[in-house]
Amino acid sequence: MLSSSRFIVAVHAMSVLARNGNCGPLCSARVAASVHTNPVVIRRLMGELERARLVKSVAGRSGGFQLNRDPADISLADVYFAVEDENVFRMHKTDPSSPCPVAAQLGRVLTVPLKAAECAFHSSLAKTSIRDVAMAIV
Amino acid sequence: MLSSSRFIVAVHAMSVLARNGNCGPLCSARVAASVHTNPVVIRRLMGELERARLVKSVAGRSGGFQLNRDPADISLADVYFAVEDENVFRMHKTDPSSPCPVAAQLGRVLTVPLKAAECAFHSSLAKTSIRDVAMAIV
DNA sequence: ATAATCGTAACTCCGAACGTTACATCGGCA
DNA sequence: TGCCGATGTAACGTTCGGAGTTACGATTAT
Repeated sequence: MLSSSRFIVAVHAMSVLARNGNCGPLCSARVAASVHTNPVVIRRLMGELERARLVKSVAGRSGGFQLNRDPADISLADVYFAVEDENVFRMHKTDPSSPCPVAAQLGRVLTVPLKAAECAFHSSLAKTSIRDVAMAIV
Repeated sequence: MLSSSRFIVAVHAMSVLARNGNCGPLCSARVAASVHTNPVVIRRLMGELERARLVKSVAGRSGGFQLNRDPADISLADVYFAVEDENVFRMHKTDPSSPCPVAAQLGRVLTVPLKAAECAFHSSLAKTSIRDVAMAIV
């Protein structure tokens, strides 16, 4: 499902914020240094995480980012669906008016099993929280 | 996980072969017409499916492809892992020697939950067979 | 006021997938 | 036996999305 490393980067950033605790916001440059990437990349990712209410940004001098919830209440599934495409499978362009019944109906037929696989995936990721991840790091 | 439409295309092609039954091999041009793509793309994909023993190719005149097993014994999981990257998650390049403990240890910490999610995904896809798909098409 | 920080646009770079052409090879069939 | 339709695969161009980078306006603590 993953077409990018955004999920891993997001989990990394969230873990850094979790370990920072309540010591005020952490700026994008700090997070970027740990992730080994560019501050703008972090800010863009944080924008998506903020839209999902997982983090909060503080503007202005000595601003930055902090978690918007208890780390124990943020699951890997929350992070995944905040930064990755909601549809796990990339469908091939179908032609419902195709003379071939397979081409015309495959999309409909696959809907249920693919949705089920996506749900199973989601449920499994939901079992681990950012707190679990942050706590497992020495 | 999915970075391409190869999985859907592969399921499409396998369904076409399943519905063709034992009427001899089906050539790549026929399959490509249904999938609405190029014969070479189909042959490349069939190469991967053949390596996974899911299909059989017949060379020479009047050659083509046919299923190598009972469609009921080929699951969507079989097809998925035959044509997609085995590792569902794309890891960000980690630096085990990083001074930041998160950067140094995240890969290790995430191994178990990510593997679990991949397994859940696999198990769910394994519940549907190519026969199920082919039979659901009028 | 100053300086640090976010938010975001604009651009380049890179890699993967796809489509296409070309051609060597194989093997049933007339 | 020779031909023709098929696979297998290399090579190439195009397209697309993600990542990285620079730049700059807006915001706010000091």
